[in-house]
Amino acid sequence: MPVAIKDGSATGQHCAISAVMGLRERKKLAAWRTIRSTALRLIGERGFEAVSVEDIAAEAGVSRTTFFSYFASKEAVVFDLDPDEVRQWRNALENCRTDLPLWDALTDLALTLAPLLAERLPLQKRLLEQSPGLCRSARGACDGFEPELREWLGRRCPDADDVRTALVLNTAMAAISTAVDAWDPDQPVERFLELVSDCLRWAGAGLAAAPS
Amino acid sequence: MPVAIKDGSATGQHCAISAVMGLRERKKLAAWRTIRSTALRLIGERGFEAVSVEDIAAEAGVSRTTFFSYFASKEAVVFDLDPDEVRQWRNALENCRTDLPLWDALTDLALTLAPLLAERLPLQKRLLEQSPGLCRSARGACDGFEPELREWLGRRCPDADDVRTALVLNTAMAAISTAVDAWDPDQPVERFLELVSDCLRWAGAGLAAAPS
DNA sequence: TAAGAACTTGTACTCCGTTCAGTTTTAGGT
DNA sequence: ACCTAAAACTGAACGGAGTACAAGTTCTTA
Repeated sequence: MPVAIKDGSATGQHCAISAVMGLRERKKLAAWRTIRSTALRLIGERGFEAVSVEDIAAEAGVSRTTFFSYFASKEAVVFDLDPDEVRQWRNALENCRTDLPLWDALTDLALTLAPLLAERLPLQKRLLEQSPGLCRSARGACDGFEPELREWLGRRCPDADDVRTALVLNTAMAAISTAVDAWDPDQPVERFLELVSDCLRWAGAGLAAAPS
Repeated sequence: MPVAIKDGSATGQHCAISAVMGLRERKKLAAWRTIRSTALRLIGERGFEAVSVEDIAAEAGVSRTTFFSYFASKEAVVFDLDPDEVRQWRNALENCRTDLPLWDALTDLALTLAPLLAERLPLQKRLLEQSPGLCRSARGACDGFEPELREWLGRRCPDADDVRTALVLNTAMAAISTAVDAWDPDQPVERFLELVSDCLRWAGAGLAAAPS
């Protein structure tokens, strides 16, 4: 099992793992990032539907077949998480507060991950509104992580009532989703945190006792 | 604007509108239903991905082009609502309780529409689990109706705080979704109503004050 | 019943996603 | 340093989704 180690490789940017990573994996990650950033650039310029997978592959210096060996679909290149990001999400999940009641633990988790989420939002929201075809895959940007969350939840409350547990998770996701929708990327990130916090607090307190 | 009138046409089945409908619209509706039921039959037999649009069109005695003039995509043929059903949804929306607070009105609405929803669920859930490619379009079966719901909500609370209103709607949808997931179509419909009711009540009361 | 609107059809096209056989690149033991 | 096996890349070909369009057919209405 590889261990996180600082790296000063020529690929630059982030990437904390590496020394134990071997040329093979290092190249693979580099290729992944090249393809993805090329894709985001082209799509950002021309719009999602106006860029074909071939365009992306060509511009990234790679074959169409290779593109599909890295990304399961054209949409995936927009929504898939960088391995580094995945590590961060996993970390947050593992270091999660176990002393708090479920809802508060989820809130804490959400606030921890919100800044990370906020980084992806401006681009994704821009793409979403200009390319209706993407609506389906989106659902926040955290949706891709829902399976892992669900598994974590199962580990945390193995004996809990299934329906009720699912409800807690779904409601929390709905709250976060609402905050995502409401946040304008031009506003500061603090505003986003505020929205996430508000939505989770309101939902946690109950929506029945509300104005109107 | 057409008015609902009983009909004894040869197309059989439901269909309450008609006398004021003219041959043109009547044929169109008949074609819609033929295509859709053919599609559901084939897909039910062979699975979603194993049936091509051409198969459906051929079996329904219609051209591929015509199929796409009725349904925007292959997925749409599974999830689109029959015009009759749309009328029922609209009716329920218009006759909605205005004397209750928002959350209770939504709960009432959900319980009114739940039986109608339950009719669609067995087939859709079966298709969903056997065809992973469909997950995206699904989101309950009510998702297709969300825009209208949202508009209704806007009419009802024009002055309300945007975020909070959106949160109420999203949370209610999450609760219903949870009930949909939890319900096994082998169970009686009453059980589904119970689940919807429970989920909405729990979410309405607040999830923070929960076990674990 | 004739003009015109609405609906249907076949054809041709682009693009997504998959398969596969053949080549190049890397890892690791000798 | 070299050889082999595994892994990654590539081009070609294919099937299906979805769109565009021109030509044909069927209903409406005046």
